[in-house]
Amino acid sequence: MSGSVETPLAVERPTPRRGRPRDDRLDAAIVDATVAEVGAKGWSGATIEGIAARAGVGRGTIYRRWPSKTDLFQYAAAAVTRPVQASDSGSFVEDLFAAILPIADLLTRPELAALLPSLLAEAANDPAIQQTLRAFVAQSRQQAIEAVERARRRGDIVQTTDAETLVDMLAGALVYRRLLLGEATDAAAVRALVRQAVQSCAMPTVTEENS
Amino acid sequence: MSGSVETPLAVERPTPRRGRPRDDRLDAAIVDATVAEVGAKGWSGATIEGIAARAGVGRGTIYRRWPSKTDLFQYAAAAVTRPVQASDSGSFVEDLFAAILPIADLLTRPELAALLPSLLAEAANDPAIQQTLRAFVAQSRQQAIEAVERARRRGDIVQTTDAETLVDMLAGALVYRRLLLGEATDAAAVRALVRQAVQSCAMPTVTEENS
Amino acid sequence: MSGSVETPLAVERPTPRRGRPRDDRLDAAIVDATVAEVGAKGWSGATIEGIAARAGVGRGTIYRRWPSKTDLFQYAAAAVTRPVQASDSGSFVEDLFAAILPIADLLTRPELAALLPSLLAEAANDPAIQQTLRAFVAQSRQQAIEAVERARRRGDIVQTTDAETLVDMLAGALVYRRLLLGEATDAAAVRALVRQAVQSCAMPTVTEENS
Amino acid sequence: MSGSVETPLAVERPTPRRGRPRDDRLDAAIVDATVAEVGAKGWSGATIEGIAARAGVGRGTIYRRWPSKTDLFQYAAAAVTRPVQASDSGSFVEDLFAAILPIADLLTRPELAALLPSLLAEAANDPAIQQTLRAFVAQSRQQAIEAVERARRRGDIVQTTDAETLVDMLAGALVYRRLLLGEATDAAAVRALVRQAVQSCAMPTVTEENS
DNA sequence: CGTTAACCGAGACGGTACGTCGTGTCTTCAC
DNA sequence: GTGAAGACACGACGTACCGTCTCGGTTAACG
Repeated sequence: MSGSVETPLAVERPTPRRGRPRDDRLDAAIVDATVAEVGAKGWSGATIEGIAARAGVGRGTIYRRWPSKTDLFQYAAAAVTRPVQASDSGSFVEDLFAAILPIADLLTRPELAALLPSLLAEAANDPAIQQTLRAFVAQSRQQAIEAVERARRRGDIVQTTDAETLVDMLAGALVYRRLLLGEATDAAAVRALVRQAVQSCAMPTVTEENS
Repeated sequence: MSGSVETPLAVERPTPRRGRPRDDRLDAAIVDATVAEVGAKGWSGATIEGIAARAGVGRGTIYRRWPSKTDLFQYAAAAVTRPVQASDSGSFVEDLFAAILPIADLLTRPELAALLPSLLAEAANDPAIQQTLRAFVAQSRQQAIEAVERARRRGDIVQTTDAETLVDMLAGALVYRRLLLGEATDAAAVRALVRQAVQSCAMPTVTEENS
Repeated sequence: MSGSVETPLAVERPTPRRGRPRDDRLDAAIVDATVAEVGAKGWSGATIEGIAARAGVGRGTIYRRWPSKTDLFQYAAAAVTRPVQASDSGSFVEDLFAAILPIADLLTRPELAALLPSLLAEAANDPAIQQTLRAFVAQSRQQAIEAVERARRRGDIVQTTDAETLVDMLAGALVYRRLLLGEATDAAAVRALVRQAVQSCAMPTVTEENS
Repeated sequence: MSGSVETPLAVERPTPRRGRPRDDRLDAAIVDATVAEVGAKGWSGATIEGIAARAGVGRGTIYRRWPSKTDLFQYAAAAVTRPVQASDSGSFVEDLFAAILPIADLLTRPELAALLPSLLAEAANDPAIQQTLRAFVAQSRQQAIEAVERARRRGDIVQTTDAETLVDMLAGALVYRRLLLGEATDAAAVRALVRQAVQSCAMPTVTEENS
């Protein structure tokens, strides 16, 4: 379980003064086991018993931390969809690449890619999971949009460019290839994708140089 | 039950001369009920009992046709992801629009859009469902790619355009908005999307006229 | 199917003028198959499908004759518990023996003995079956009682003898040995049983001769 | 739950230290409910769901203790057919009466009498149930036989008396009346029955006194 | 001799019980 | 109080049976 996920506190517990303290390492172990189990068997195929066995804990230990299977999943999903930091290198292509890369990363890292289909499915019927997913997506999307806006203000691209549409096409291509075509997109392919997309909005001179 | 789905034969039964024949209307009713139930409650939330009640049949009638809940879902998924016919209007934008529209349609029609998240989730763990999904996606994608290729041969767009990437961005934007942002994309928005994407590959003069 | 049971008409059918007539041989085949199936697997273990297969008929052919599994069983039970004719040889012991023998026979004939436990069990919860059973038992019991009464009127036995109790003890011993001890009682044993029972009511001189 | 049945351990569980212990009161509640349900509806009419509801437990709690409906019934049958202790009052008639009474009791106590027909039916097809039944019957029968043998050794009855036959007639009369005639036999009737039977073996002087 | 109608085998159909298994709660002992 | 273990109520799954129905095909009696 090397790629252990950094976990915030599962449940608010103000100051547990008396008795045996809770073993915080188990939180991470459970979340890791959840990601692995759901990735391997899907959400409906995964069982609490299986997650507990994978984490080496009892079922009660899981229920003490999260009220239900859904809550555990939601928490695990939030743990793997961690915010990404924006960058501003001055180069439009580099900025856009840096903004899109985290999305590609989410779709590429094995444990996350495995979780995503179940995450989408549950989000469709569970408002809490939907909210978790939306928050992450909106955050990464907003960073990419701002990178495009900065470029437009700098005059790197034509003024008619719709930043939202551009970003949706880029991120969408990644999602589409991953979920519907079953193909991974590595960093080089992401760069090629960004370059092609930039044609649609780059200034004429830049376009000629690229061709 | 107006939007009834056209159903191929559920199970290969060459010509069962003896005994009471199966009621083919029940096949359609069960598939419709499955799509509705899974759309409403998700795959894990749906129950065979609920599907049977919705279709007005007994549980045994479902199990006689499909060995398990998973098989039923696979079949229902295949029934809703029916091939679409290509078009060749001569206008590049129109062709591309026509090629992309079925994908948008899949994401927009209520019963299918509701099914898609569960379909993706199950596809990740069930090779048969995955195959069903991939076949449909590859077919619609291929039609769109061919529309772009025709345009390139006619000289409507620059020769360096990568048809696959262009189509993936268009279809991807639709999927991304639907699944991750939770937004529907109507026909007008699809047209706007296509127009913006075309900027990346249109011949210079055309580009100026559009701007 | 050698020991075929003589079957009265299963269902009253006044005068079926038109159409293919019912095959009466199937009635007997079905009843025989029922007795065999219930004897082999018990009432709850037997299935209509199994009975139909054993009789070489379709399930519908059974349901056309008897409305339910219970009705079929009741009919089969009535068919095997056929009335017995009384005898009056003049000798008390012989008369009593002749009156008891049918009861022993019922408990000894393989197909009937196998049916009896299920018959008793169903009789406890089904008034119709109970009535069938009671009628047969009462008939054979009455014949034995009358044999005893004749002997008393002739002065063969003491006047204080309670005929009912005597008969119940004789028949009861047979039932007890068969059902609770699992032992068969052959004709010789029945004769020994009758002889011992007669001691309780025979005239003193007879008793001394026997001892 | 007044007439609660004293239950031995349902399944051999040496000393399960870990985990929540089984609630032994539920064993008794389930057995009681089984006896009641089977008595009311017969074996085939009774359902696990109904037994569980009557006992106020979930179905799983029943299946955790007994692998199948048949096993539960076998266990319940063993629980109600509990050994009886012998008596030796010195009076032959009293001893015999005391030895026969438990058999009459089994046939008279409502919950047991209701169970008996199903018990007999299942015993015919299930060796384990048959063994349970046979053991109980043989035990009570042996006690009665020994009471007769003691009387013969004391000289209370004629030496030619066959103890087994005498007992079989007494017990058989009770069973016959109950199962085949549907009549209950109360204590007074049992006493009358014993007295009449004793005529067959009592010493002449005693016989004259009784008449 | 052709119509007609009931029969027969086969099997689909709605319904229901069985026995298994997973969820979420609880209760025990050990630490 | 925490943790492992497992009992508990509840409910879904997939199987099997019941009693009803609907097919194609057969078989007598009627016209």
